[in-house]
Amino acid sequence: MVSIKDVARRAGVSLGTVSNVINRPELVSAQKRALVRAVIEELGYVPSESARQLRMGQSRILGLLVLDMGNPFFVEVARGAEHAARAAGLRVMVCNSGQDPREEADYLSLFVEQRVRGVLITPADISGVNHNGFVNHGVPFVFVDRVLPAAEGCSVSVDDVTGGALATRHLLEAGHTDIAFINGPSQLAQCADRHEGVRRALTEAGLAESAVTVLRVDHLDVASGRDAGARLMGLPRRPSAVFCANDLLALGLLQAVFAAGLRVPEDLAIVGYDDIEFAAAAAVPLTSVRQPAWQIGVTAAELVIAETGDDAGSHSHQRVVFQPELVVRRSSMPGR
Amino acid sequence: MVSIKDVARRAGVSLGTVSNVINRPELVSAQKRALVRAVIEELGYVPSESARQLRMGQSRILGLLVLDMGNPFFVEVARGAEHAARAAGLRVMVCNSGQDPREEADYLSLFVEQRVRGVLITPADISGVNHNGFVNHGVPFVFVDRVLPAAEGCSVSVDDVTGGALATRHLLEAGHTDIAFINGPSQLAQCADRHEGVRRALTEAGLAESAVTVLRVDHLDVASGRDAGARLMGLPRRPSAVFCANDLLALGLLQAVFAAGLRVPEDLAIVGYDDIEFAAAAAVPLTSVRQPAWQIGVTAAELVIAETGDDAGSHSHQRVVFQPELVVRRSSMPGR
DNA sequence: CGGTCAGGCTGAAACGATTTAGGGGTACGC
DNA sequence: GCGTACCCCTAAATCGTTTCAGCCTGACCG
Repeated sequence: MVSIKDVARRAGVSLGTVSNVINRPELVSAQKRALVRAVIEELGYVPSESARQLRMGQSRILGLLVLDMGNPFFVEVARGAEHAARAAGLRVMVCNSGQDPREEADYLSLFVEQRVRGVLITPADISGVNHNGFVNHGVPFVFVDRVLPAAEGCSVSVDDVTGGALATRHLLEAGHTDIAFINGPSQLAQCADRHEGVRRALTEAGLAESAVTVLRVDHLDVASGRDAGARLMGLPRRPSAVFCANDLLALGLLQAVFAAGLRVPEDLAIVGYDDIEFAAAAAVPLTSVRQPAWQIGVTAAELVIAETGDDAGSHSHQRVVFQPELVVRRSSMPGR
Repeated sequence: MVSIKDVARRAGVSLGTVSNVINRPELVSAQKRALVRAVIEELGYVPSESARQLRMGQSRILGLLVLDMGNPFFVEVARGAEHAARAAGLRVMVCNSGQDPREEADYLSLFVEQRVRGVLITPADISGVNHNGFVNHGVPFVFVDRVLPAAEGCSVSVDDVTGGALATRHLLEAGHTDIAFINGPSQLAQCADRHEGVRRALTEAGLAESAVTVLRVDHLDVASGRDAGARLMGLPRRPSAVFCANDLLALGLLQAVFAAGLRVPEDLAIVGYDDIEFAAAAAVPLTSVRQPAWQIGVTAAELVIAETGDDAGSHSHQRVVFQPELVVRRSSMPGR
């Protein structure tokens, strides 16, 4: 593979000059600049990023570790992050932990190996063990979709407690008294918070926490939603409404409900979370709690970029919290 | 950041010994091995991938360039590729061209800068201009979802002509004589091939090519599907069935159809393509042409890995073509 | 005409790893 | 006692960049 040395030799100039043509062309006379550029073109020279990175000490890549690439919500977050990164001349390396803390640790160490400029992470593990190693290495990071004490680092999240309360309040107001909540593992901050929101709405309404049946699933995906749906059908007393911790679960539930021959919302009202694009196109359009996914990605990337920038000295950790919004569609409409 | 030199100094051994402990531990005495490992742990040393890569001349990363990360089909392909890569000790860097040849060129040059081990690409541009640069650099590549003359390189694809024919035949057999085809830009091989399949089915049935109304969209996403749906509603003579070049279009179309107060399949039958997970959960479960997405990703990664392996000399380019499969669901069921 | 200065270029020193030639030991056989 | 073989380790070369100190040249000024 052709290196900068080959270009220099062919053009009859020194290494340094070629490098300057590439990185600081204003330092080179127009004549040599043109000559070198022509040779680069001729030889098809492409600088080696690893050599540059080795010399510079840091890469031009941001690491993004998401819980589930199969969830359009995270795809949208990734898009936002890419957008902001591009504006700063950086790239994003997207990885998928699949909610597995071991995979998470694995990818985080990959990020350190790559000496990424910064990391955006939706933590799979509330314990924070994984992220400790990180702090030691001094890699700037931002927690996405999870609040963090401001002293430790930046975070961008959505108020999931409010989100959970919004959904639950909506179902209570529609007159449902027998509600189920299909939730993921409580290790996930999102799940814990949304559950807390459910409790809060119940308390407000003067109801006991036990008024809601909680079904737990291991993964927040469509298949788990179907499973939970099947379990739901088997309950001695079937609830009249279900709040799902995300839209994938809700879509899976929807399938199970139809398979059982029930109608939505007449026999069962459903509310999801995330408002992914497919929620509106579902068998019965899904009521959902919308999160500004793209905006979350953009903000997180901007924060981590700011932390690595020239004025990093003056950087103080921030905690950005967006507000969720209830989008009511047919799946929870009363009186039909 | 702590380097191998720091570890060597602290452990009182030479650089080479530390390197050997990491890469060829059997060459080092058990005693020093333990010592060095302890120091590595103590200092939190993580090898710099860029330094290693610079020395080794190639990275341990595969580049994957997809048309649209918002399409679950490609997410599944990426998952498959990651699976196969992991088995070979490699990572996958997933990038999104968004069907834009300029973005594509940009990412391909990124791949070369990174000196990736190999590239998997779903080309956005049929002209092949972008991929030429590639061949010159000698980076092994595999075309995904697009056939390639075997002389030029490997490819993994699905027989889209057959797929298009399957869908069309299905609609014809159900008695539809007035069919529309919502297709993407013909620069995309997938779109061109599926269209060819449509033509073939028409010919078989003794119909003229003009029996099918073709609506063209620029992007294969839900929003474009909605737009095309709106256009469809405005046609002087509304067709009784629509074949969409992918499921995202079909889902968007479905929304437009409902918004117009029509029923599926009674007023309009719909067939999609890809059989993404959301197709089964759609407003009306979508009939679709299934492609083995995961398998495509696995195969493509394995091919490119084989090409870069030790026995690369004996490698001859392969062309793997999977067969699609029609999955009939309610959206195209006749007689209801 | 000598001095100063700036512009444009060169050459060499890093960056952090891998790899290889070779150097001390120790054990063994003659 | 000497040669040989083997094991474990060290030291140095190398990968492809960027950057920095310094050199040369010509222009400008006094």
